[in-house]
Formats: sequence, structure tokens, C-alpha cells
Amino acid sequence: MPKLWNETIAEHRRTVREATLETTAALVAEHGLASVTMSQIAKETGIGRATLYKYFPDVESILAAWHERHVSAHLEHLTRIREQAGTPGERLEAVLHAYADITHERPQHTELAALVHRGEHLAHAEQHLNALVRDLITEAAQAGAVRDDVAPGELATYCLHALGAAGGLPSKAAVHRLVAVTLAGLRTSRPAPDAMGAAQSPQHAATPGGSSSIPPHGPGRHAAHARQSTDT
Amino acid sequence: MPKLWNETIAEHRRTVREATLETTAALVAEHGLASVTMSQIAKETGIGRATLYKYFPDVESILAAWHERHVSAHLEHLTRIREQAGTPGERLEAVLHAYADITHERPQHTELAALVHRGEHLAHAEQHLNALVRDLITEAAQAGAVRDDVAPGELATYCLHALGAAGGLPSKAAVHRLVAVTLAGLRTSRPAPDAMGAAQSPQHAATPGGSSSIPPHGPGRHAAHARQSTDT
DNA sequence: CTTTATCGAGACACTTTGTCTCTGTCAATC
DNA sequence: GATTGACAGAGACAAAGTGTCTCGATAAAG
Repeated sequence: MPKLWNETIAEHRRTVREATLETTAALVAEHGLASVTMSQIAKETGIGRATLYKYFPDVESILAAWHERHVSAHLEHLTRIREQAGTPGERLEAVLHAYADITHERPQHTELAALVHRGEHLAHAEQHLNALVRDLITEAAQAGAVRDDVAPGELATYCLHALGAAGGLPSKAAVHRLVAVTLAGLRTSRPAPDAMGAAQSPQHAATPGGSSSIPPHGPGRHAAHARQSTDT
Repeated sequence: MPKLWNETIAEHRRTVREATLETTAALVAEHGLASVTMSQIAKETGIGRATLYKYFPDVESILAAWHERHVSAHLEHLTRIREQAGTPGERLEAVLHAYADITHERPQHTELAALVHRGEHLAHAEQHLNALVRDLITEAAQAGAVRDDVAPGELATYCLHALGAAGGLPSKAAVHRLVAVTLAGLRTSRPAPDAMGAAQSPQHAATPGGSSSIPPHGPGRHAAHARQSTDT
């Protein structure tokens, strides 16, 4: 029974917490999500089961903490990428690509999220992630690189869900294609003068022949913008 | 203890199965996913717990069966929509819209899928769903309404994931916008500088009667097509 | 050095699980 | 119509997990 004792109590608690998360991650990777129990985690970590209950109330909160920690790390990573120079469009693309890579390498997180989100509506870090992408999209939209007929928040949700598909893709090349497709959905809608648009969606106002192809932030927003969502 | 007896044994088993799935659905809706147990399901259904084990080996398979049944129903619905007349692009849009509506009304399924997919790589009905969308995309691509520089299968996965975002949207209007954005990702990619207009969707693809606008297997596929993924 | 807080772990009561086995009933057969 | 085989149904049991309580042991405070 390793004691895991450190100098101060506070430091010790932190150590045990970390070890617990580490162990849990290993167990999840080995036996899958459903088969992870408090008993196993305690035994594997080397602490008493009752002790474990003084750190976490149940398995779900352990998984949530682990998930949160990872998402935070990824968030930090993505934030650094966002800080790099470039046009808003380039930075958005870089961030989305990085996110897709993360999802591709750790598809488990998508599954975990479904479990964790049961309790709370959305994890904090995940909200930050959404906000990060949303702000980038807002910038890019102001620069004219991204459509502005849909609220940035909704576009961010779209991006994160679409890139979630990276978890099931087999190759890096496929991930790259996915990012390209997802970005295509973000682009300023085409004026679509040619025949194709007519054939596709003749009646609905998706491409209402918006006068100038990309009005950056003109005063006269066209009707589509009024339709922009105000809801969450 | 309701007996739930029917004429034949086979019919009876089917009845009990249905009742079990019904009960499980109710329990999930009431207490959430994690708190559903074999004991509760058996008690609520009105059969012995041991009996329940003669129908399903564990909770996960019950949830999987329920999920599968619903997805099958949705699949049928979507198939009917696909059968309706229209250009490939229109039919694709109709199907994707219907799928988004379903996801919007029943966000639970997305969460369930994450749990169920733990065991098997992908449920049967879900594979059919993917295939349905994939075939539609293939048609639309041949008609020139959808990009052909990415494999239809990958585009289908992209669509289904992106439309999964509909589960968290607050309004029908938001769902509509999501579909529009997702479709934008599918459209023939705007070509780069060079031969752009001419190469992509010139005049020929206006409303192709499926004639010969795009040679289905012509020898001269352009470079972009060669980059198409070959992996699953 | 004593006191206090709290960490760790043993223990208990309860629930869930998976299986075994027995009983009663249905249905096919003679 | 009675017998026999098959199978649904449920009681029971062992094993595992859960949540809580309580009791030493040890670090920090007085």
C-alpha cells in the first residue's frame, strides 16, 4: 500500500487526486468506460475505497474531472494556436484543424462527453471551447472570410460537431478533407449567379444574390442577417 | 403480476420484448441513462428479473435494441423522403433536413449512440443511415450538385455529425440554418485560381437530366478526383 | 506536550448482477 | 384426451459494487 505522502496535506491531496485521475484514465483505456468502478479505481490507485469517496463522490465525477482536465489542456493548446499571427480566416482554419486532430487522436472524448453531459448541461471547459471558436468566427466574419447570415455561436456548434466526425476517420488525410469540408460550410455564401444554384435551391433565400459578394460589415445588412438567431 | 400471455409463444415473446423496450424508454426518460438497471426494468415491466435475462443479457443490449428500433423507424421515414421526386440535390436537402429535425426532437439518441457504439463499431441501422446519405451524395455529386473531391462516404459522415448539432439547438429556425450551413460544406468546392469557373460547375450542370453532363467513369477525371480517399 | 482536525481504512447494510434450479403451463404428439 | 417435451417464470444464491459510519493514526495548531 503505497502511502503517497507528501509534505503538506494540501499537496498530498492534490497528488492523490492526480494519481486517481491517472489510474482512471488507464482503466478506461484498458477495459472501456462501463466497466470502471470505484472499487477498481481505489485498488489500482493504491488507496482504500472509502478514502476514494473523500475525493470523488462517484465514478461519473471522476470521469468528468478527467475529461475536464483534458479539455482544458486542449483548450490551452488551441488558444496558443489562435494567438499566432495570420488573418482571422487562417487562424480559424488552424484552430479547427488542430481540434480535428485532437478528436482524431482521442475519439474516446466524444463518447465521454455524452456520459458527462448527462449531469450538467455542458462542461465549463467545453463552453470555453465553444466560445473560443465562436469568437474566432466572429472575427473571421467581420473580415469577410466567414458567412455572417448565421450567428457565430451556431456556427461554432456546427464546427465542433462536424469535426467530431474526425474520431471515426482512418487517416490524417481524411481528417484534412473533413476540415476542408467543414470550412466550406462556413464560407460566405456564394452569390450563385450560375445555373447550379438555381437548380439546387431555387426558391429559398440561401443565396439571394447578395449584391456584393462579401460585405464586410456594411451598414445595410441584408434581410438574411435579420434572420440571425438571437436565441442561445 | 400481469401475465402478458398471447396466443403463440413467439407472439408472446415479441410482446414481452416490446413491453420491455417501452418500459426502458420510459425509465430512461424519467431517471436518465445511468440509473436504469435490469432490476428496475424487470419490476416496472412486470416480469421477474431472471426472466428478463432470458430476453436481454444486459442493460446495454436493451438500450441498443431500443436505439436500433428507433433508428430503423427514422431510416424508413428518411427512405420515404428520399423516394420523392426531385433533383438529387433537392432530395439530399430534404433528407438532411428531415434528419436534422429528428435529431432536434430527440437529442437523447445522440447520447445513446455514444454509449451503444462502445460495444459494436456501429449499429446496423446506423450503417444503413450512413449508406442512405452516402448514396444520395453520390447521386448528387454525379449531377454536379455536390463536390466530388471527397469520397461520398466521408461526406455522409460529415453530414450526420454536423447535423447532430441540431440536438442542442433551441428553435426550428436554428435547425434550418444548420442544415443550410451543412449543405454549404457539401457544395462543389470553389476552385482555386486557375481554371476555376470553367472546371467546376459551368453551364453544363444546370439541371442535368442525368444525361452525359458528368461521365460516370470517364477516363479523364481531373486531378482533384484522384485525390479522393480510398480508405474506409 | 496536548489538542484538534482530518486522512486512511476496516466494516456494515444495501443494491445490483448473473446464474442455477425448480415449478407450472403450453403445445405437440400418440 | 392423456402424455411428454419444451420453455416461460420466478425464487434463491454467490459475488461484486456502493455509500456511509466509525475508529485509529498522523499531521498541524495551541
